[in-house]
Formats: sequence, C-alpha cells, structure tokens
Amino acid sequence: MMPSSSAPSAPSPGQPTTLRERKKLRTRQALADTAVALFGERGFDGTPLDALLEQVEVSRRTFFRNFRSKEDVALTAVKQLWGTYLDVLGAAEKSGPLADVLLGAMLTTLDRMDEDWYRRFPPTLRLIADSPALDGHALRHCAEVQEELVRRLGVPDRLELRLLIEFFVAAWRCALDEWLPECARGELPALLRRSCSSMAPALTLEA
Amino acid sequence: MMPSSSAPSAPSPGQPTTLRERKKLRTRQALADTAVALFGERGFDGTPLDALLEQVEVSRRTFFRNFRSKEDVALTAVKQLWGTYLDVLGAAEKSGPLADVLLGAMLTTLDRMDEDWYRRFPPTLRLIADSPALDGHALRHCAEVQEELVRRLGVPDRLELRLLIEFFVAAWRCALDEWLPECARGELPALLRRSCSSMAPALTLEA
DNA sequence: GCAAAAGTGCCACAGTGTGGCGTTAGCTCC
DNA sequence: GGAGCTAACGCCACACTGTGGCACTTTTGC
Repeated sequence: MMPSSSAPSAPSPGQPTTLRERKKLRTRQALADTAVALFGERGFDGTPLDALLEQVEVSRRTFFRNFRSKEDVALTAVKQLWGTYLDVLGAAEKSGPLADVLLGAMLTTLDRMDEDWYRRFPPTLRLIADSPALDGHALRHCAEVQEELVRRLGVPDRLELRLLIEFFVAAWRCALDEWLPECARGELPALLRRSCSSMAPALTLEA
Repeated sequence: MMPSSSAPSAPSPGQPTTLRERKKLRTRQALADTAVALFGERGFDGTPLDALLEQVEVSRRTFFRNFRSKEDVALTAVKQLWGTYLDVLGAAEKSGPLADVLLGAMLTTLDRMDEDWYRRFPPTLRLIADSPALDGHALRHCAEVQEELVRRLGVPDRLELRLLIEFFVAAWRCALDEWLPECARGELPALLRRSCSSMAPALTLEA
C-alpha cells in the first residue's frame, strides 16, 4: 500500500549518529537476538511475548514501537537479507539476461552478510519451518519484496517479468530447503546456482 | 504435518447423509457466505468476528469448531478450489510433460466449479488483495498444497519437481491478478494458458 | 540551563482463540 | 415409539496479541 512512513521495523539510514538512535538500535537488536534464542528453545507459538519482554526488560508498549508484531521480530534476519538484496540490486548494473542479474545480486548479497547474520539466519529458518503462522508472514514478506522488484525492474512485458521474479524467489526457497539441515555458509551460493540452473529443465519435466 | 484427523475445515465426504451432517454443513456454508459478504462490505480487518457470529446467530465456540480461524472462513472458496484440484489430479492420467498435466488438471477443475463458487471466488480474491494477513494465510495454504503435490507426483529429481510446481502455482497467481479486475468466468482458462506459455520465455528475459 | 521533542512505562481495552461443562438434539437399538 | 447414547451447541472464563491514552524521563538544540 504505502512505503512505510515512520513505520516500525527496517531502519533505513546506514549509520545512526545520535545517541538516541544508537540506544534505540541496541534495544532493537537485543529484542531480535533474544527472540531467536528464546523462540528456538520453547518454540514460537509456545513462547508468550511477555517472556521475551521480561528477559530484555522492555515494556510491551516499547516493543510494539519497534516491531509490528511478534512475527516481525522473529523474522528480523529474513528482512535484513531482502533489504540488503534490494540495496545491492539497486546499485547493480542491469544488463544481459535478467535471471543472471537476479542471481548475481543474491550472490553478492550473501557475500555481504556478516558472521552475526549467518549465526541468526539458520535458527530463523527452523522457526519458520516449525510454525505455519511464521511461514505465512515470511511468504507475505517475500511477496512484498517481489512487488518492489517488479516496480524497479521496469520491463515491457509485465507478465513475463513477474513470472521470472516468482521463479527466482521459488528457486531461492528451494535452495534454502536443501541448505537447511547443514547450513554451512560456503555451500549456499552453490545450492542457489544449482537451483537456478534447474529452472529450465524443470519446465520440460516428464511424468 | 498431518492429514487432518477430525480437524476443522475441509469436509471430505462427498454427500452428507444424516440430518445432523446436513445441518452442520448448512451452518458452515452460512458462515462462509456471510463472511465473504460482510468482510466485503466493511473490510476483513475492520469486521470483528462477533459481527459475523451475530448475523449467523452462532456462538463463538461453534464457529471455532467449524473453522480454524477468522482467516480460514474467509478463504473457504480458495480451499475448495485446491481441494477439487487435488481430487482432479488424483484421478487424472499422469503421462507426458508434467507441466501439461498440472495445467490440464486446473482447466478441468475450473470447469467443474459451480456457479455459486464463481460468485464467491472473486470477492474472496479482493479480500486477499486488501488484507496482508489474509494474503499470508492464502500463500501458506498454497504452500501446503504444493507439498502435497510433491508427495503425490513422485519423480526421481526432487528439486526439479518442486521447482515446476512452484512455477505452476506462480503462473496461476499471475493469471488471477490479470483476471481480478473483470472476473469474467470464461476468460480465466485463457489467461492461465497464456501465463503458462509465458513461463519459458520469462527465463530468457533480457534487462 | 531550558524548552521542545522523542522515547519509555504503565494502565486499560478490544479482538482472537481455547478449555471446561451443562444442555439440547439427532441417531440407534430395541 | 421410547430409552439411552453421542455429537453438537451455548455459555462462561481465561490467555495472548495488539492499540490508545497519559504521565514521566532522557536527549537534543538553542
């Protein structure tokens, strides 16, 4: 609907300058980190939000000023990934096959994520796999990113562009599913490449 | 997770015989019909569940014995479609290109849905378009159907099968988006065919 | 310093979803 | 066609999520 004016989640500015902003960012990170840890232990649905608030020592009111929902805080790592992806794609040179552009941007993104993110992402994926509610939110977030991608990559044929983006995100999710059990950082790019190169053969699959 | 043992939603038996079952089915349909109408007027998020319960004259307890959630009742038409699709696909002969099998089954399904369904489906799509929460639930349901499809269409290459199914569902959603403004019954099959035939060209799209 | 602004905590409330329990209504068997 | 059984229902109370209002503290900029 709208691009989010003063909305919770997604702190766009690169580096917070004032003390106030850094402080707010600290509580945000504390909430996100503790959320993944806590939900990982007791399950997403089995952990009341109050448990998280108590541990981080933050009031409910403050929490909801930083995150839109309980799902939102659990999906912080996912949103960081796609946020970075959109940044990378915005700066990338868009020429040649679009499928390669989309893939290349994700490879760059994966290279750019730091060690801390690689610690928090796999547990987040497991939370998603275990909780349908979280999965729904994650899928919805992907859909929003896809809409944004269609908007940015203006192309004459609207339908084919949308299909290609849907395909790419689907390939990404397939790669994640194969990555999930082990979650070795170095293997994800290879899995994604393999998933993308299986796209064309998949269309001609025989029963 | 599990195939739903005595779970709410999805009445599998074809025709209810006893009076009790028919009565239960009537309240189910009354709830589903009224839900689409009511949510269509006042919006999904803007309509408390109590408004629906009051209009149908059913207690909250009874509602939740028939539907898993407020979203569930709003998505009745969507679930009916995919339920029928799985039935059709189960009975269909699976030979030749899998993409054609998937497409053919959906064309058959669209032909099999009755007039009443074609009245309720478009408003449901508009509800989904207007409410992120509903969209998330709808996407999650699609994901469950996809898992079921992978299970049924056993094929050596797991990855390519999953990709193909993801592609097909993506093409279906693209077709729906183009169908949405008008929603003329006869045009949906053509849109779906066009969407599916755009899949291969999409992969080689240039920036 | 000092006032405006941003952030936070506390309180109360609406809405969704669940468990317990007594009661009604349909089914079954005689 | 009557008695017992059982599924379904209504009502009550509760837990949890998310929001609005208001007072209080901290930071910022003058």
